[in-house]
Amino acid sequence: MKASWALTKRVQYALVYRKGSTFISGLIVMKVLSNRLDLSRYGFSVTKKVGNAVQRNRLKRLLRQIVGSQLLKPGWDIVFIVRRRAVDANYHQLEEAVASLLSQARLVQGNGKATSSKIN
RNA sequence: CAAGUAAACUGGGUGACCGCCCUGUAUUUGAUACAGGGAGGAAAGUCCGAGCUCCACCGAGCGAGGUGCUGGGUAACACCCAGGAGGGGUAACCCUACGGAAAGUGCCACAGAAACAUACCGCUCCUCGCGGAGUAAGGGUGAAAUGGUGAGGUAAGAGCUCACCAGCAAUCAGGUAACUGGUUGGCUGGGCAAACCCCACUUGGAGCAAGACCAAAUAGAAGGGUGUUUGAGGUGCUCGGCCGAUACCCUCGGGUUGGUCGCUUGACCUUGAUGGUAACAUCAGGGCUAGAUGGAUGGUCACCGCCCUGUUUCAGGGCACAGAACUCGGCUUAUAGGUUUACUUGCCCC
RNA sequence: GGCCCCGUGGUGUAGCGGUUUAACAUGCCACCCUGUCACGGUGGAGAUCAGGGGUUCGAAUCCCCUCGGGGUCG
Repeated sequence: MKASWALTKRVQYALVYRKGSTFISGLIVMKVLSNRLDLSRYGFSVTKKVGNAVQRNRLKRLLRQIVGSQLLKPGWDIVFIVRRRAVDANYHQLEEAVASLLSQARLVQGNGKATSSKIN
């Protein structure tokens, strides 16, 4: 279950970085690449420039919560790169940023989070 | 009441909803349901010390480190406890790499006459003077200048003599010891060992990405060097024992990027008793307290608590340092606020 | 997670086995040379020696702690 949505290997990240298309907001940079599978996978990149281990871990937990609650179209590998200003953001600001980036890239399936949360 | 010293503890709480990881049970093997558990005092820095694993193993010497007042504690330590000495503070109390400079070598810039063996200006005597002799009181240089103060003494002076203090040696007493106190003696002759070094004690090397197993995959008769009782290689070097032969080392090329164990019962936590000034030890009872693998321990909302700002109906903002990765014992560093205990000094009242 | 290395002008490096001058190259600025630029020549500025503490009469150098940067592993 877990392996279905997680990007694990460094090679996968490098492929998305090199060939993927980019969407930018003030808090997050998103890179997307088609993987030709019937599911979508995602991962997070939080560098040491962002903050100490506590702050980085908190951001990864928040993003995992947010992205897990969105209903994604299948067939894409997505990498979220956290920018330094995101340390001061709260949950709602990050949620807004992720939602707008996903809609820009047209990766959201259907309409409404009610169905998604019901399935999960 | 104010200022301070030392030690110990804590480091937001409650509820609702939605999630993550592990263990157990049941259905049964796809997963679901229920129950239980789920970050810290520093988890950090990786500065020391150990356990554990591999280097096949054992011994001796050399080399290279580490520690450094004394006694004790400990698995061990550079840690802790107690004591001594020196220094700081009115005091409570705090700090200290605190062995050896008559084993040897080296260094001590500039200034100064002189920096480890000496006399520049001086002072006194002989002497017209030049010069010679005695001396180290005073001046000056320096971080440091040949014990300090006072009295006697003298040509002038000087431990030359005496008293006290500091220091050295011997001896006596106390103490396990570091050391302290007394007596006597001769009266003394610099610093640096976090410079080399000497002395005492001590250290083999690497690290859980150690290491063991299962499964999968591919291409080694590839090239070079060394060697088979004339002995390669065997984790600093040398020697000895021992092991030892399609063996070892280097280069080039190829495959895999999965899983299981190690992985949490341990020098463990806690309560009581006993011994000890204490660190700590022993005995008896009770307890099980995180184990991830792109890496769990979270999110939203409401109320309460604390702090700040406006102002006192209330409103807004904030709530330290920081996240386990084989496991322990320490050290060091970061840390908003709060609580408790003991003690010191000052002021006021009785 | 473990184990190592480094930190000196803007940049890249030296630094005497402690005491006196922090040196060199390049870059920067000014002047000379040239009709102009470059090259060349002359002069000058520019360093909390990563930060703090200790040893010492004296520390870039010796010792300890902290900070920052980099490398490596089956």
